[in-house]
Amino acid sequence: MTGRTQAERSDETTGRLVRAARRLFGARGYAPTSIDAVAAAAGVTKGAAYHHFGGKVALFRAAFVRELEEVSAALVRAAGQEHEPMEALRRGCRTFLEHCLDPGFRQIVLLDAPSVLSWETVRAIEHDHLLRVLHDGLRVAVAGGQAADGDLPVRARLVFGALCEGGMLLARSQDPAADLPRLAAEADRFLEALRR
Amino acid sequence: MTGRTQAERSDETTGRLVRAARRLFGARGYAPTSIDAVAAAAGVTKGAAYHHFGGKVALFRAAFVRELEEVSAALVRAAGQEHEPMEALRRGCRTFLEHCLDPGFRQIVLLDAPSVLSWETVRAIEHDHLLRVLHDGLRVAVAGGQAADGDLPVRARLVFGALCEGGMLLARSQDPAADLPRLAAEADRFLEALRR
DNA sequence: GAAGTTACGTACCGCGAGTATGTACGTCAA
DNA sequence: TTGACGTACATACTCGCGGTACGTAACTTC
Repeated sequence: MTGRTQAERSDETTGRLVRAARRLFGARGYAPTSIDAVAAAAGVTKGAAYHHFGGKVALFRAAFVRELEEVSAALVRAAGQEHEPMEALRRGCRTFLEHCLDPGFRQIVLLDAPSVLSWETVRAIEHDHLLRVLHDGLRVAVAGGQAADGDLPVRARLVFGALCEGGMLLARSQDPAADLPRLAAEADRFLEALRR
Repeated sequence: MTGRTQAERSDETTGRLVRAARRLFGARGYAPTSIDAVAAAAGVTKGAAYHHFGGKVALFRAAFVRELEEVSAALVRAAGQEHEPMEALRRGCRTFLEHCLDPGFRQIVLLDAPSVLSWETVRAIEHDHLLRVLHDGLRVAVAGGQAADGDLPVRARLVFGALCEGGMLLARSQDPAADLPRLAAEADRFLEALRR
């Protein structure tokens, strides 16, 4: 494993660490997962983890950011399929709910993140990914006259909160495929409330 | 401190422990708060804590339950003031948002509980307090014809999720008194969606 | 009032986060 | 090319904290 540049070595190691962190933090949760375990799963030692990350929290944060990047990309992709603003919003919300079926995503993003990172931190990172998308969708709908005006950042947050609860609810279901439509129907009812 | 019955001693000690747990867990968060610190704040030692509670999680759970008991009592009291079902719902939601101004409540109930206790546990306890109240309110409104029918347990959860996010948002505001009406206005918009 | 139970306090163990230090590899100037 | 320097780790250690074992004092029961 020699003859590579420093940057290549770093990227390789940090990549492996973040991937391992997502797997273990996602499967067992933050507290019961030791840094040694993450490092071992990444094929390195604790020293490497502490060299690249400030500590356990920083490593978790990296995993959290990666989760959000993925889901927001999926949201943008799904919403982009629709040209009607309110349809795009519905599609985006449904995509988010489907994404909540991933246990790792739930554990890291919905359960552990608010406790491990401060709420301010979580909010800032979520804003740069999920919330920005949702907020933009709402703004387009308002500008086009499909949705009533109001405090859009607040509205986006409320919708997001409802979706998170919905996601947990959906995951707990023993037949998510069957419950998703029922859940989506209730969620749509709230989105309909925004119609003018 | 002698001449008391065993039940009195137990009640005294557990009461002091739970009060101290609410203070410390609420102020510093779950992880950075040691059991020794809680016991010391309660005027006892770790042995007493482990005698009455199974462990740190069990102690936290007791504090969590206590928080929920208080807020649900406040909700019932506030909603009871109104006789119009939808008005009672609005009043209850607003009371919950006001309750979120308490930092300890936010830290324990909104931030740490889902991570420390399993989501199943949190859901079960919340159901016995907050959710039951909300669900009953919705049922009355539906029965009276003021709200549209649907999947009420799911609907209650979605509303609760939105309220939790709203509560955090409100707490972060530097002027909560001024922002509460704006937030309540957006929340009301979602409640209006339920009107038939 | 003696035996048994409950309510603690105290001393200890083990695990895991964080740190200090050593070492191999990559980088860059002369 | 080679020596000096910086970077990317590994290894060994410390220490705080959750949990446990055990001892003791207070209460209860017969």
